[in-house]
Amino acid sequence: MKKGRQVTMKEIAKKLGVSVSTVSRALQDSPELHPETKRKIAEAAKEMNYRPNLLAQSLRISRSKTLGVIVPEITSHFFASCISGIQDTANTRGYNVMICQSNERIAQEKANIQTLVSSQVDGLLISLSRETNTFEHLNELYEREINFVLFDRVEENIPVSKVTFNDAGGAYQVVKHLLENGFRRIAYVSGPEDLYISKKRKEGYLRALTDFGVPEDPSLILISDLTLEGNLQVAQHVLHMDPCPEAVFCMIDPVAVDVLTEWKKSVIRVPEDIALAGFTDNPTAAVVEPPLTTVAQPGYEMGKLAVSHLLDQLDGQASEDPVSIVLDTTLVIRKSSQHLPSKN
Amino acid sequence: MKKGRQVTMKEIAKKLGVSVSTVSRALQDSPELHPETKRKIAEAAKEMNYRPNLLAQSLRISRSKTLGVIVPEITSHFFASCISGIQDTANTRGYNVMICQSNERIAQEKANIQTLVSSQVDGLLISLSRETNTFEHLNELYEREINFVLFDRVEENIPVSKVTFNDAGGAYQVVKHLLENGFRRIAYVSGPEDLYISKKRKEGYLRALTDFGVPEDPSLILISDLTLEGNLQVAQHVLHMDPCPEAVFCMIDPVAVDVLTEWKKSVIRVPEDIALAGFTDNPTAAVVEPPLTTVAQPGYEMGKLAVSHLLDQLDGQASEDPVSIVLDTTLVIRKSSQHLPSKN
DNA sequence: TTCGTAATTGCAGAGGATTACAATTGATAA
DNA sequence: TTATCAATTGTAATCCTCTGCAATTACGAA
Repeated sequence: MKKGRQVTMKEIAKKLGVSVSTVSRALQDSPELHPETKRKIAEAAKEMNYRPNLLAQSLRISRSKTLGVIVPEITSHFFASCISGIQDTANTRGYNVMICQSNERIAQEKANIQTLVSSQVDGLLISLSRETNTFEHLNELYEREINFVLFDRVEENIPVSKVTFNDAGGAYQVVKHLLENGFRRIAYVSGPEDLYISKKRKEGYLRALTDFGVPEDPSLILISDLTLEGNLQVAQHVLHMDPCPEAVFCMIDPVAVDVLTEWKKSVIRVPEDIALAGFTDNPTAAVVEPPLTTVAQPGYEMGKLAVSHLLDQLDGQASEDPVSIVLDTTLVIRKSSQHLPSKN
Repeated sequence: MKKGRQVTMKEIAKKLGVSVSTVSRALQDSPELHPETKRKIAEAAKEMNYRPNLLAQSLRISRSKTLGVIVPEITSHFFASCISGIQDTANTRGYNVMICQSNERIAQEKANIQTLVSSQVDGLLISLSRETNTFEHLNELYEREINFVLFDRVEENIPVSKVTFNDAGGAYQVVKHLLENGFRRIAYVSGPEDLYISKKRKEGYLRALTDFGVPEDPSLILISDLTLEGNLQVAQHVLHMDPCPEAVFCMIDPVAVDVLTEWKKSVIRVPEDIALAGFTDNPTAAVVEPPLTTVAQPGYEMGKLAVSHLLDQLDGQASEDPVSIVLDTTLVIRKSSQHLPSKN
């Protein structure tokens, strides 16, 4: 397979004995061209299977009609949903999308930004890596006046638009639900403490406790590094706590699933001995046994909204001032939080 | 946020009083330039935060160093894994990736191809949509001498390289496992019959039966359209079959999971009353109750291999002749196929 | 001193498309 | 008949970078 040559406007022009600019205008359906000329050119273009060279076009008009997306990892169902929403919306608005994953590393995140900027994307959608705790690279983007929007994993002190979930609210919802089911000793399994969502969800957890008059107990706040090992450690730790918590709220579903799996090897039963809840509503949450109570956050919608806002910004349809869009989450009650023995 | 202007070579040239071509050569570390000149230019470039304009570069050298990827849907864990493998490998080899999803529709697939070709990608990696049963768009690519590689969902009659799993072999593995566990009446739940994987996995299923001297029974071959409804219909159908199959092998995990969930509402128990197996080893397979026996197909590896081959082709390192790379699958035995009552 | 050669650097065209401006044509009005 | 204007098309510059070739400079050799 040799490299195929593309038909260019020049070739159409030569074939028809007109100038390249005429071809250009014809293909743009310019009103100042003779209809018959336009017709002939359109015909020839079709026949020769002409396709505009987007690179040349972008270079000329200084707009690539391409957006860059950086997510921590594509294989996460949540981020895949975001990407899906971004793609669909961007495409219908005439934009392409280049996707990168940071693999949760700040170095990769920076490299991705460089590449995408070099590729002349018109704007960026970024969800920060787990490692990202310094923000010069984002400030640089801001100073270079490159449009970008942060979503889900954001940093609040960057003066750009952000789309997030009401993480605190979602955590509040689920902890409130646990409290209403009669649980009092509720543990919170957090991720690394500097993560945006760790903080926000802890906020909601604490607020719910306060609202229900349950005193905060630091020993009930556990931290996992979100690896399988970390999650299993937490699971073991809970088993050996005395007194054992009545319910455990995990910051994200995968932690809850790992914990649940580990507990199954012991005598502890969910929800009979201990209730469990997660956050995200991953596909796995619905199918584990017992099904996991969790908080649904529609990634597709988030992607859609983030990209819509970015495009509005690019089109000048959105205000110059950064806005913060906060999406609501939905509590999904399943069996893992239903205290059957004492209730039925 | 106004649109930021990028530093160009022209500006570096002006600042240093040299020509643009000198700057260009300096940044390429050309040996014919005076070292001191190179040093000064490199310094200025760094100071001015120069980034090459990849669009202009690509236009000039007629290579975009970008690959296009088309998958049926990004939110599928398997395809997300493929993408991840593609990304990582492409990046380390200096290529960017543009990802599109066809949403399982052929029209979208065609549109994606158009866009990516217009964007001057150097090559394409395509996994066909469920709807794709005509192939002119692929033949056109071939005739236009555009490099592309098909993966996972391929069409055999296109003369390009393909990367697939040994689908028939994987199905054989799992059905053989069921047969060895003593099951004889084994049903196969297929997807739409013109799907590549439907055919291949059926092949393996039938071959295993033959090898074990079990006659083929057409009533044991069921077809789902792979929607939730379709899967539930199949689940119900199996419940009402008389005699009931002893084991059910589903073409893909999601079908098995849906079927399992539906059966849980009935009196039927897995694996006590009926064994169940899937294919793909989705994350859900490991966490359902009982855990699902399935066939693991490493998507990350597939992506890696597919893109490696494409890049070798682009670099002229691979032969011109299309090759067919077949990856082996791994049988993952879990509880859903363990006939506990009769065995223990 | 003069010439040849090597070392450096600049000029200009190309890659494909867009667009302000100029040029051509034909027709209408005076 | 000629000036004028509209309609149509072409010319050339531009976007940014790369690169073949020409030009310049300097230096040692004759």
